Amino acid sequence: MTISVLARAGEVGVETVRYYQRRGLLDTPDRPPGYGSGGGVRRYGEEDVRKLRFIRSAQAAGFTLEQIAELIALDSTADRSRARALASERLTALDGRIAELKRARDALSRLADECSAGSTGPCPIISSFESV
Amino acid sequence: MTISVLARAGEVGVETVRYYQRRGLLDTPDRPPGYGSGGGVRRYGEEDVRKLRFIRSAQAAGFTLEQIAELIALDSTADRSRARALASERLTALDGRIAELKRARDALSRLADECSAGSTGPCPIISSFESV
DNA sequence: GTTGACTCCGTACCATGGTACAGACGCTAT
DNA sequence: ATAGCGTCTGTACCATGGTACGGAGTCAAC
Repeated sequence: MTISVLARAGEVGVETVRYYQRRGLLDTPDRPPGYGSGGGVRRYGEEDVRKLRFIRSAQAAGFTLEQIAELIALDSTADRSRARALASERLTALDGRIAELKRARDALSRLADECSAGSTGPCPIISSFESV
Repeated sequence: MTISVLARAGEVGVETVRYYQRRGLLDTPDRPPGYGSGGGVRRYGEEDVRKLRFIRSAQAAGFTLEQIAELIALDSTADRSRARALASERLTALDGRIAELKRARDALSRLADECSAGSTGPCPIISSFESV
């Protein structure tokens, strides 16, 4: 698999793959012996696709790329307590964030209601968030 | 109220208030006539505190500063349909994001479980997200 | 054996949302 | 009237997560 195939499989751009390599999230395989200077084209495997997909999921969970790099490194070690710590810390943050988004959701839905109810004058945009 | 009092009331830094002014989210009141060049110190009111708090809430709801600027402008107009459109568009995005965070939450909680269950070998960090 | 698509590498640039000065001036208490 | 804290303005810098590009090399197909 070349880098562009890997990128398509992970639904990211080629430049993003290279960026993740620079950040240490993905390996940079050796270039096979080539005829000119530097060698041939690097090849990637399913493992790289799995990692790439993991990166997207972990980002969606709110991990930073730095934390994701650590998680990937941790994946092949036996440091269970560190993995647990990262997971439960993020779990707490995630619960808070979910609650916050739900409050915001309610405020927005109230606003949308109030905005469609009457038909004259401004909607109370600013005040509709006052309880959030 | 001076800018630092306003900033404290909104739980942001003074520089952040100025930044919001540059971005057009907050008004920059006139400097009162002063003795030297440029005049005296600008004063702020409760209205500014309300706006500042609104900005924080709207950010929590995932609006960008640019959208927030529009919302604030809209608050004093009668363009109900635009306000409704912004609200319901964000509502949809918010619902998607909340669902995504819940999936991530479940994956993380599974991971934390699996990581504390056994006690030897690595935790399946990468694979625990495979369904997310 | 050349064309054309892709790769590699380094470096530069971007958007978003701030944060940090420096240097001049304002205000208040002593 | 002067010390000391705050304000004002402009400009520079920061972190995060990418995105773009030039120039050289690779490789497959024709």
